[in-house]
Amino acid sequence: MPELPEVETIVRDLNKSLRSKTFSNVIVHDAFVLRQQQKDFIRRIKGQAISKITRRGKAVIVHLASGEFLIIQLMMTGQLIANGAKDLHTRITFNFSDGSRLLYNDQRRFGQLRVVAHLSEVNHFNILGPEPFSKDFNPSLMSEAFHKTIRPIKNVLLDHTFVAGIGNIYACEILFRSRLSPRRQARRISRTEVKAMHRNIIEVLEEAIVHRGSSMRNYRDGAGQKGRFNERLAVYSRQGLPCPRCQKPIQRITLAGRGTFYCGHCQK
DNA sequence: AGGTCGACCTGGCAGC
DNA sequence: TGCTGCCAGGTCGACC
Repeated sequence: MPELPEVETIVRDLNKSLRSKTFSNVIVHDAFVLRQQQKDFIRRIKGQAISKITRRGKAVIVHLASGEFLIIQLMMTGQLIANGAKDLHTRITFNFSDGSRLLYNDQRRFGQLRVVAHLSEVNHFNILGPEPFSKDFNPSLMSEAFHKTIRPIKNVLLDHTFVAGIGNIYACEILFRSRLSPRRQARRISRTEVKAMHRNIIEVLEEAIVHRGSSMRNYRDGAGQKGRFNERLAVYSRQGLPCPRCQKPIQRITLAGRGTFYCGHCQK
């Protein structure tokens, strides 16, 4: 799925195009993506105005005038596209009273949608770590977490109870920028390296947001456009290509069951 | 208890 | 052309 920068881009787009619109109708083309009864889902959305749209980790939160929340977890291939053309992967069509609409597309159907009265009903939110841009996420918290584990640093970065929103692409890019091997044990990272890594996490995510995210296969922004940050990726999905820093070929290994890309020469 | 791995789905692509 | 196997941005639960 979209990781934090992609979801942030979608949320900013949708806030511009959808805020204060009212849902006139909801058409469920494929109830598989719902995490509650279809009738209940539709009843709680229909007639509601959108007060705002926010993000927590990689989840989109649509705040309804009723005080309830429409939670959308895009997972790997979910898309939220305003005024797009319906295709065979369109699972839900949200119509608005002004005649516009929002499509939920999802090729692999991993995504999940539900309406809740309280965010704590979504268990994922209860175990989710701090937002990377928040004050709660800082070098001392990182050091403390790193010290308690024997896992490789890549696995810790991907652990959403440690920090929210970082997925496979940005974990690889953050480690490249920090010159750290993805296999390095988290507890073996020095205080100085932790501080630099904290800066790099913020930097990489912010830059990716500026470039509207990375489009590999499926990611599209709220208007259905691709992001541009994938053109700037240093290592992700670039095995065999020269490292932008030292020109040695980028390697691919598997860590935490995921493809992991790094430069064995300048990441130690 | 911490950590790893497969399952959940669909489809694109490389290789034969 | 057509088949097989591998790969894909996330998350959860079973298992070691």
